[in-house]
Amino acid sequence: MKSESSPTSRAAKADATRAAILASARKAFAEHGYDGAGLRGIAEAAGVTAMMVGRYFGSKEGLFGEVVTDTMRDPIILSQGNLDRADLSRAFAEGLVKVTTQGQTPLDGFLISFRSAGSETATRIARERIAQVHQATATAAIAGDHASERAALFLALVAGVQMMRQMLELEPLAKAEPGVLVDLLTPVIASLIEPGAADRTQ
Amino acid sequence: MKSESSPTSRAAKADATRAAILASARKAFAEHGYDGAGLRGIAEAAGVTAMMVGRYFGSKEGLFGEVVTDTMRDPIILSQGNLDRADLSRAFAEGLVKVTTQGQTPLDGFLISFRSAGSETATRIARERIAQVHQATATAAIAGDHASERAALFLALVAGVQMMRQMLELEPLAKAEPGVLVDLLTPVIASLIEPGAADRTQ
DNA sequence: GAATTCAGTATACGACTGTATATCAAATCC
DNA sequence: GGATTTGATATACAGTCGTATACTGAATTC
Repeated sequence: MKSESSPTSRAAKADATRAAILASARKAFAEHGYDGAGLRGIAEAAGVTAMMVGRYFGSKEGLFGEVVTDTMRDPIILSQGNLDRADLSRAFAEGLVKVTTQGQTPLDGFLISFRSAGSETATRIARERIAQVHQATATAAIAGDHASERAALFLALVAGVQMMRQMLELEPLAKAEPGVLVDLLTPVIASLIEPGAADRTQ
Repeated sequence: MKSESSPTSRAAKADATRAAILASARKAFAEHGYDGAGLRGIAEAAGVTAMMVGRYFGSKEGLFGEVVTDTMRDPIILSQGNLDRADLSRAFAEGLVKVTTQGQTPLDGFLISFRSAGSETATRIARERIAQVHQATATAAIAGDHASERAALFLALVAGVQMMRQMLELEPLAKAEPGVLVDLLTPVIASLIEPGAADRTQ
């Protein structure tokens, strides 16, 4: 019945290995996409053999699903901005600029999904997860008419900025002054998430 | 010196084959991305052997570069909206909604690039082309302070909408009423491309 | 009409992919 | 302490990839 005896119990070692594979896979998928990342490379970076992926995650597809689920559990855009702030639009703008700042490997679920867009399997998995994020966004931050469409457009903006800044590294966006970007993004976001702002356009 | 003798001259046949490969590749890259599309499949769809790609384009990389260059020569978002219209923002919104309407395989260079984001080669090629589109956008449609950043954000919005509507097919965007989307997008675009609209936000 | 050019094919090579099978060895259990 | 579980490895398989080499046959040239 005792579950530990040696300094590193077998179960603990298994958990550590599983976590190492997950972390390695997250990085690999973010950098090379679903098709571009190989199981041998992922396993090697985790210090094990490729077959351990099969053991712990069933298949590459299963591994990817778990990675994406993991990275989207706490949508980065919603967690960074403080939802309680009065100037919600600016909070979102600051959060978006912050998480897309260069220098760190972008491990966000959105970007991992985008880099994997070549794979049909990966796209299907990403589709489900993003639909969940959309639901959360729509109910958490947006009221008024066409809330669903506006939440989706907000996510589209977030996705586009992430992609241009971190993936394609379009220079004026990647190297822009953060403050300038926040100032430019705030009214854009406001016209999407603030009820009434977009109603009188005709 | 005579250059034609048979009904289908050799040179004409070569041009036709080259064009067929290019069209087939464009479709394949748009559907499966750079890594996902195989030369054998591309060639077969063009009615020739895989080796013809090497003959006409040097390599898969060369083929992809030519496809992307071809699709971005006339940026779809700039060509659809009438740049002379007084309500430029609405024109852009209508153009964006129109080109991202479902039912047709999205052959736009942006989407081809996004689907190929897993490949480093493809990303590098796409980066150059998008930088050119950015230049064209900034000079053609945007004036005022931070024109370059605003043009980039505009492209980010376009990219995000394309991705969400056509690639991930996020339901509320993919199935939204076109008129509703145009109404929602118009003020968003306006706050990016109309000088002065985004200046007084602090 | 013979010689030559060249569009297009056939085949093969080496590398890499995801994963199934068989095996080893250390931690756990009784 | 012997039996058993199980984390991990080694090897192999069938497939696909991009592309290099050798070749065929029809259009072109002289």
